[in-house]
Amino acid sequence: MDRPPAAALSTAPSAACAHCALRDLCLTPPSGAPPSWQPDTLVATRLPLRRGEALFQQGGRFESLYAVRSGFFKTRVSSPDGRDQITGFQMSGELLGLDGIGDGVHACDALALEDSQVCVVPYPTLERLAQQFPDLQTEFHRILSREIVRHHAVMLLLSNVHADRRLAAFLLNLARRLGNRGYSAASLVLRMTREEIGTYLGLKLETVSRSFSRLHERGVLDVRQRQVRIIDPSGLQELAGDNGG
Amino acid sequence: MDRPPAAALSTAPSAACAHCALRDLCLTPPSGAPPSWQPDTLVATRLPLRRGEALFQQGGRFESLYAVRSGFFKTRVSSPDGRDQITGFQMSGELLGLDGIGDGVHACDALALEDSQVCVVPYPTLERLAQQFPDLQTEFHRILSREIVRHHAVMLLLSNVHADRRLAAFLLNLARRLGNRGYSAASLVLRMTREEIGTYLGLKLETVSRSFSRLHERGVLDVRQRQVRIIDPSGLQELAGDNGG
DNA sequence: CGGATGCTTGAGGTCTATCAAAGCGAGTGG
DNA sequence: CCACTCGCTTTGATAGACCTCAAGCATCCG
Repeated sequence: MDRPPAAALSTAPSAACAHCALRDLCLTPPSGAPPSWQPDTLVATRLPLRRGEALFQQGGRFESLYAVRSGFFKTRVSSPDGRDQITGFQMSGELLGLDGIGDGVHACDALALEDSQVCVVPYPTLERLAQQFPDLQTEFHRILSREIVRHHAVMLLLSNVHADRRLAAFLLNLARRLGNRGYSAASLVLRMTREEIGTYLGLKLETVSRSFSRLHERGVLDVRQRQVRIIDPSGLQELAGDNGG
Repeated sequence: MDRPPAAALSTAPSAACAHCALRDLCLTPPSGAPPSWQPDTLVATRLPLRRGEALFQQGGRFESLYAVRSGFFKTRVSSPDGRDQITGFQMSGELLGLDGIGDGVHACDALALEDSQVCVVPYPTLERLAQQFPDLQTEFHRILSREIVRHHAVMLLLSNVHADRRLAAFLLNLARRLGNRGYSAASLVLRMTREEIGTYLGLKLETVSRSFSRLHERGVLDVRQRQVRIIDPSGLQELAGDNGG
């Protein structure tokens, strides 16, 4: 570690940046920015995490926002009576930590579902730069607002009465996000267990498993454990009630 | 209407402002603000709405944020297949319109459940002032983040398997918010129908009604149509799984 | 190879949705 | 003032969906 972190970051923006939620914050120099503007103006460092490791924990002090650079995360809130609720799955290019801004304390856990890497954006830095550059401020507000809208879609998902509809909508959402990032939208490898999917969708793991089997029987999916291939996307969409989320 | 709107606003901050989400934005002059700082620097005007009227609609152009000054609202998203999902109920002091910042277009409908009045905060004004005053910017980010955290609590609510738990958690949440605003937290008048509660909680209206009856039989509630009196708050809390939301 | 973890499938019980009917309550018009 | 209407709520019976408990299978890893 002879060279400073900044040197490690000053490499050309990687493919991972191309579809990042922070792209416009990170790569696009705001109007009025000095020519020396670099992505590492925002991203202080990158942080590797091992599968199962916590990026932050409920109640922990909020200091930074995180953009998933590679890997896969889940966020989780625990209620006082011990039940857990998974509030989201985050893949590369998506954000973690926005929940902490409100009270300076994280409102959920963030756990790596596989070996992962995140870009660390110290929040004081972001606030300072947002103050300095109006474009950056505007873009940051948009990001926060989109997170709110995203939750509306999740509520619509959870309001689906039937397990098959919930699962279909969930898979379509996952496939769409993977497709956006250049991966195949038809053939995907689940990074989470049946139980985690169930906790997210408000179903028991057995129900999730049965629902997978039913979707397979109807001929819209091929399922082999965590290997899922979408055979009939429009059929799946019809099942989901067309709300891709 | 001889006098200009600004004059109407320059009255001393009313009781409604005391518990408003925008309180710190609206009433507290940010550091560096001129002594002439007034609440109406942010609030351009106030808008009255009749019961059933829409404050804004899904797909409509986003221009302002709104703080509920009096009355009661619901926000609703419609899925392509015609199902509706109520994403929240907003009472005095709570915010509407944050969903529109992301793409400049509202992502949900906002409907008045009774005759209401809102404070209109033009968004360009807010962005300009946030640019000018760091305190105000910080506070606005907190408000956005808290909205995200609030949605986590709703997901926890929807993940409750049993109808009674969902309803209990819903009522406790409502009572707490009313209590925060100085109203009685024990005796409340519902402003929404059983069907609207059901759409919010992911239940059918008959199930909501039966659940009310069961809570009554257990002796934790008195229910007479929309008049609800909480007899045993701790019993209700126990039923809800202690997640007040 | 053996254990651990996760997945699938089965049977039975419980809860919710659905369909149906009757009971309030507020507002209207005679 | 009363009867009427309309929207909302309550309650009942039935069917269907999900949860629970339980057993067996697959996969991964030391």
